[in-house]
Amino acid sequence: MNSRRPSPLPPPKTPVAAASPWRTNRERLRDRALKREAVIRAAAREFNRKGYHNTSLDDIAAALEVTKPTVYYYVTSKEQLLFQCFVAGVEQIRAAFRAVRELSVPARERLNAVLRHYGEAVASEFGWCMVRAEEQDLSPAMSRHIKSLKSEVDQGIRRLIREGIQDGSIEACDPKMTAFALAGALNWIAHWYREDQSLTGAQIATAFVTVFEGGLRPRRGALHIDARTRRRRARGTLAR
Amino acid sequence: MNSRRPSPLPPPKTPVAAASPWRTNRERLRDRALKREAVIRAAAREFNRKGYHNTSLDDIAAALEVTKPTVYYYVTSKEQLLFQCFVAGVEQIRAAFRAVRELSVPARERLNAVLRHYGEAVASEFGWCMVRAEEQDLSPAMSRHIKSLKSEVDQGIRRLIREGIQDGSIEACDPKMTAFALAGALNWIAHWYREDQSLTGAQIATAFVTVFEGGLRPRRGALHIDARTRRRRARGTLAR
DNA sequence: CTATTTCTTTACCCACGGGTAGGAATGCTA
DNA sequence: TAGCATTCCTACCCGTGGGTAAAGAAATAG
Repeated sequence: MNSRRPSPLPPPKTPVAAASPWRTNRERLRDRALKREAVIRAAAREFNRKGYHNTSLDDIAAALEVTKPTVYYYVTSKEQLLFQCFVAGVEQIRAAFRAVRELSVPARERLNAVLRHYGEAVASEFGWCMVRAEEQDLSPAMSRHIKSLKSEVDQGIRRLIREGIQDGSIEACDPKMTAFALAGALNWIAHWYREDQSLTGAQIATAFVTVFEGGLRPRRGALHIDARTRRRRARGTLAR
Repeated sequence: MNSRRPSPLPPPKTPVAAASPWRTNRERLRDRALKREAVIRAAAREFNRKGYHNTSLDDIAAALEVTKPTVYYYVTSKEQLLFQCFVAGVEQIRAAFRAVRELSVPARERLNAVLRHYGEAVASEFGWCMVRAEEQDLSPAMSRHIKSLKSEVDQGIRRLIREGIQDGSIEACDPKMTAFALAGALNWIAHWYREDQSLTGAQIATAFVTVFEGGLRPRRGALHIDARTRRRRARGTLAR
């Protein structure tokens, strides 16, 4: 079905998804920028559900109860659509960096704040697009642009780690690898969050930061069990 | 160019990529299974470079210096190709679980061993396919199969974490979220490893395990700096 | 009330790529 | 040497989907 439809428009059966300013709120939301934004959001949602390559522009148009050329009226190409979604997502993270720059707390706390926002951004509607926008799907120019934004975020995290090591709030470590580990864990949220929304983005982010901070190795003061039990359990004879 | 080529086969200009058993080693590698395997590997490499959707079967065939129908002689569909790559990758991880089951060491050490193998698998030639094989690109049947394999790995990690908490080798934590964080960090390696191969898979895995174990918060006995410096640095007045 | 701009549609183009039909080599068997 | 099986190729099919031309509807201007 290539942007075709039975001539008489199907009556808007359900009261429309509220994100579609066309047939509803016709008077107020006439503004062009708003419509464009709605297109981007609809694209994000569809990419989210079916992936970039499995989403056709007809799908996006259908989600907005519009036809394909209308989408093209607000956007020049599919790749631009993906790009805009990416930017919308990454902008949230950049904002987190800006906000944190003002705080006069140890770098680890600033890092934690950034990571929390990072996690929430990945769990947001643009998370998938932000995380999965691949250079391979984009023109060289946009690919470069995305790469530089990604790199900016990466460098920001590394910087906070270095500062944390300097001011003593972060254990000495390799900033590059550590940044990769942190960002990777958070990015991956986008992969499972759709399937498992039992927690909010903020809750996940908090849980992750807790893991990052403490690590797996038990800290002193943790509960102790007697040596015999521990040895037995370590053998793997633990009941299932 | 749809599997077409100038009639006289272009002379094999370069001495062939060694992974293509067709024109070289004609006698020995005549075995069918080997050829099929070569097809899978070639597919993995191409998916790696350009992504699943941006790789055509003509591309894969070309990489093997063969034509498309030949590929179809060894494989029934593109999605099966992806599926096989996935299985090849995940099998390495399952093997790690099996190997570790015999060890009588604390669960944290067993977990670390698994994570190290996990990381190496992700950095291997099948890593990308394993990590990025999405249900959306596959038939329902294969999608289910992949999901169950993924879930098996996930549950395996959670189990080791629970056991570690039990035997005291792992700090108390939420096994589910912790498993997500660990697996996410490792999975993400597939995204940047192609671009940055400055470390081997084993080195990366080791570095990551170090981060996971210790966490960011400085442990007692770490180096201390005097309180004044720390406060000053924490202000963000640190020279860049 | 006409003219012009803005927005949306119908109807179409066509490259790409997954997949196949059928035949030609090649080799193996008798 | 005929006959059968395996392997690979040439040539093709056709659905999908990104993208466009051009005309119609709706709003705005003059």
